[in-house]
Amino acid sequence: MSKSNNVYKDAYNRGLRLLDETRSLPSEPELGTLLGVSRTTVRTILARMEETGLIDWNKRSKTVLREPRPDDFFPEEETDTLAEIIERSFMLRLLASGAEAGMQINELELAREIGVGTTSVREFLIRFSRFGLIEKRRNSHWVLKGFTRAFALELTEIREMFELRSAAAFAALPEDSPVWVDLDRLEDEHRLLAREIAVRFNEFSELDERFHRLIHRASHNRFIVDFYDVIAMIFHYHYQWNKAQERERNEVAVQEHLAYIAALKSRDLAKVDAACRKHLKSACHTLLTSIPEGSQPQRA
Amino acid sequence: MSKSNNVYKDAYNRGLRLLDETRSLPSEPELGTLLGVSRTTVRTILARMEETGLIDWNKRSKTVLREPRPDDFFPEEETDTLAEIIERSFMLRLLASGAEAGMQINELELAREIGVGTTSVREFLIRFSRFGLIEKRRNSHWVLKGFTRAFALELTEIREMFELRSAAAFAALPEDSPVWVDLDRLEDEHRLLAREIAVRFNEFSELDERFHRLIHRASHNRFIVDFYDVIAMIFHYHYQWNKAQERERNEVAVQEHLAYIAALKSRDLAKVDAACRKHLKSACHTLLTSIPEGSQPQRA
DNA sequence: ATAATGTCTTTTATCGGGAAAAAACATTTT
DNA sequence: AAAATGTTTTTTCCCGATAAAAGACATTAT
Repeated sequence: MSKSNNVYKDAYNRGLRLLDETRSLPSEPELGTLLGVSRTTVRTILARMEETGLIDWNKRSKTVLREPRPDDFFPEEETDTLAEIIERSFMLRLLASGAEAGMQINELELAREIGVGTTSVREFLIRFSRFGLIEKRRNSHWVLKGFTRAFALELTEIREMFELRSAAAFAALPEDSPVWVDLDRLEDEHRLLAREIAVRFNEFSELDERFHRLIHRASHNRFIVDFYDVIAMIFHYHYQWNKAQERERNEVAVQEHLAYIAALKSRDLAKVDAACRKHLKSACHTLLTSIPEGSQPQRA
Repeated sequence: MSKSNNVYKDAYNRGLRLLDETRSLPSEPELGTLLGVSRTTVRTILARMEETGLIDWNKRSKTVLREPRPDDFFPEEETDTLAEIIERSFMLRLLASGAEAGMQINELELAREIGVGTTSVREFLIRFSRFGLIEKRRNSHWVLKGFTRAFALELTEIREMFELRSAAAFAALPEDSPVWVDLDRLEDEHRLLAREIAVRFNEFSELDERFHRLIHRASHNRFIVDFYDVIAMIFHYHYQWNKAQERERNEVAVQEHLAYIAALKSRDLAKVDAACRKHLKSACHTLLTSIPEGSQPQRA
């Protein structure tokens, strides 16, 4: 079967949302930029839209004929990339079952279980290895290092180093830097979320990532910026996994962010340092509570 | 052709060196541990050794019949892993020709040029991406970020953070920790090298890596330890590329290492900090001199 | 002449297959 | 019975092939 057409399906679904906004669609290159795909894919999309009677397509004219119905959309699960599918399966295994540290990972078994080729699994494992949770034995299998306390502490140590430095760099940015506008906008979003925290608490995770990424970017260091991928991945699954006191935790975190933002705006380095440390400390604490006590650091 | 038998060839060559030491060889499992390969490979090796009249092999008895000759060895280039071959080709391209930042990398072209399959090139690029020199455009090509001044500075920034912290952790290690013995041994090697620097200056690079890795290990943080891979890779190619004043540079570095070692032994954190900073500063300076002035940081 | 569309080519993503190497199991030797 | 050797199975590594997607070139419309 070679390659799935998830790029097309995902772009098609997003394309459907453009239909009810205007009575006719823009040019092919424009649609390409809008959807983030090549013109080849745009044309495949348009062809199907015509086929299903959504639009009338003749060269430059692309007239919308009707509103898209729910059944016009491709099912969500068909729009995921293979990498996403594999990652989800893998993380489920890692977090759910008794994934002991030291356990060996079998490419073939994983591939069969998920129903994909070994190449994709191999590529995933290589990409995933930078998160520090698995390790390769030279021309042999992969070894699971486990989502342990030690891991969480090591991750936090680096995160603190990087974020303190980034935050300091952020606070030192000139008045006219565009980041202050971004920060203001984020502050507003935080206030809004704080007000409606009772019902919208699950929206925090996304806001959290945007906020921290903005700060890390101020470091102007690719290694710091890239390291946030590790944190984001861990917290992404952590949020999905540990739902205990989610509302309370997020409520606290939002307030910490607001204090952190205020500190940044004050440009007082001592305040920034304190606010950052405080927030990271509670983030680390939350992370630690979701790790089973049994997971102890292993010896090499 | 599928998979090359470089593991066997490399282990065979190393196995030849065991022949002149003893009149008979140990058991198969023992040989496996010694050479770091499976028993399957050991048996392939023994089979060939018998075939070429090097040993007489009958079950447990493996008697050495003659000393290995130069032509018994497999050629060096056949013992490299594909990953090594690809990395070398790629780095040569990156450092040699006008590898402009922003240039796009073509998997197919690279594979054809090196004479390997695309899968291996893809896997290499994924592994290599963590060094921060290339970047992937979602379902499209890779982009070269370039070996620029900005890269060297960002690398150095992280290196300094990590090494200062590791060095401090090192100095705080208890008297009976085995690292002090390792450090003593390294100090001896440094003194020896210092005495014969005129002829052995090219042996410094290997000693340098061992020294810094020892220090980084004291951090007990996988992200810090793993980051040294980035530094090691960069300096490995840097040493091969920039031969200007190699002797002088290494002579200075050896002395800096000795001062650094003395500081660690004194356990005086201020001294450690100063010695570490001084050494890293000159290492960074050396690295910068090998980067062409034209390579300026690019805007996204 | 610029920017779109139409068509063709190249590259990426993924699979299945096969040889090398590892690992597991069975049998023999000390 | 512990550890080696002999044999078989499984897994990893890597290639070539193919569909999806991107990109390049040619043509047409404003």
